[in-house]
Order: sequence, then C-alpha cells, then structure tokens
Amino acid sequence: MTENNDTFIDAERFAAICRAMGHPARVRIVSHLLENNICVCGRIVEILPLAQSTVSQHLKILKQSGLVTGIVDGPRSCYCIDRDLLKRFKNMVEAL
Amino acid sequence: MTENNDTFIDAERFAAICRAMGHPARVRIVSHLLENNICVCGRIVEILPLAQSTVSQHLKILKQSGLVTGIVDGPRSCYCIDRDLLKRFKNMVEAL
DNA sequence: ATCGTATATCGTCGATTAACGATAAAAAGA
DNA sequence: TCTTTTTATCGTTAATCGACGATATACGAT
Repeated sequence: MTENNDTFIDAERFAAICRAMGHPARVRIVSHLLENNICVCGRIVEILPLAQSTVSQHLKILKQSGLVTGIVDGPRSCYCIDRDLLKRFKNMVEAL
Repeated sequence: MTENNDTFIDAERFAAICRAMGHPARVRIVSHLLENNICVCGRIVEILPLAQSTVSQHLKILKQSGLVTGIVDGPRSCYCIDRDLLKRFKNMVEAL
C-alpha cells in the first residue's frame, strides 16, 4: 500500500506544515504572499515589525516546509506560495 | 470594525491552533479523538509510543489550544474534540 | 575596481519544547 | 482503611526556537 493519497493524513507531514504556520509572523507572510502572488523579501521586511535577519529566517522555515518557494531575481529574492502544497494542506485539514 | 468574522484570519489565533497541531503525536491524538468521538487518556497512552506523562502533557497543550476538551469521569479523564473550534479552524484554512 | 543595495548566514542569548521518571492526588474496590 | 488504578503535575535535561546584530555574499551601477 503506497501512500500517495492526496487526503491521507501522514501525521508527520501534516504536523510539519502546521509547525511552519505555527507562528504569527509566518502566517502574515503567507497571507501577504497569497494576496500579492509574489513578493520581494524587502517588502515583507517593511510590513513586519521584525529585523531583516529574522524575516529571512522565517522565510527559510517556510521554504523548508515547502509551502513557499523562492527564486533569485538579480540582487533580490522573490517568494511565492506553492499553491499545490497549499491545496494539499487544505485537503488534509478538510479531511480531518 | 469589530472582528468577530468567522473566516477572518487573526494571525495570532490561527498560529496558535497550528502550533497545537504542529506535533505528530498531537495530530494522532486529534485524529483518534475524531474517529472515536471520545476517548479516555489511558487508551491514548496505549496507542502512542510515549510515556504517560508525555501524553498527558500533549493533551494539556491541546486543551489549552481549545481544540480538545476534557472532562473528569471518576478516576479517569475523557477527552473529545471541540467540533466548533475545529470547524472554525477549517474555515480559516479554507479562507487562505 | 569600487560602492551601494538586497539578502542570507553566523553566532549568541534567553525562552520554550519535548521527553522522561518520580511523585501527588483522586476515586474505586477489597 | 488500605490498596490499586488512573491521571496530573513536578523537576530535570537536551534540543529547538525566536530574536537580534554583525558579517558575508551577490549583483547592479558608477
């Protein structure tokens, strides 16, 4: 039984995504990325009351979770949501 | 503008619930409670590969998040899901 | 080649988490 | 009353988190 089911709840995977969303700053980052589709790191730093290094760290955590992807655009980094994984996350929650 | 909207995302509240679900053991506890509607602490201890005190701690965290409620039944504790809050959580995720 | 801008990483520090065993507390049963 | 069962809490320990400033890196512009 290979478990490539979309809605199957692998507690580890699900918990990992939840953990990534388990900080208000990261929730705000995700919300903002969803509203703006794509966003440069510096813009996020402006929005949050946190140091640049702290924001960068939160972005790293979000990237590691897979929820957010980042590409380099010249001297800056652009982040956006992995809509696929977000959808899978939504399915997992709905299936609860 | 009072924010008692069901689907409005208060980053703090949302993150708090995510944090509660941000551990595999707690995801398993919630899943089990959803399947069985109600469950005695001891049964959960049997299911998880964790010490009784550790399970009790996880249950406490889930209770503090509001996702799980517990009532005392003689010498034992019965836990179950707060379906209302779970539904609100689902709405918040869906609204992402 | 140098400078300025944007971002990532490093090192640190205090706070929190997760795990456990030991113990306390409450109620049921002998 | 004494014992057993069930659960919660305490104290400890190692690990992780969250924040920051300082620094490194990468690139565009001068």
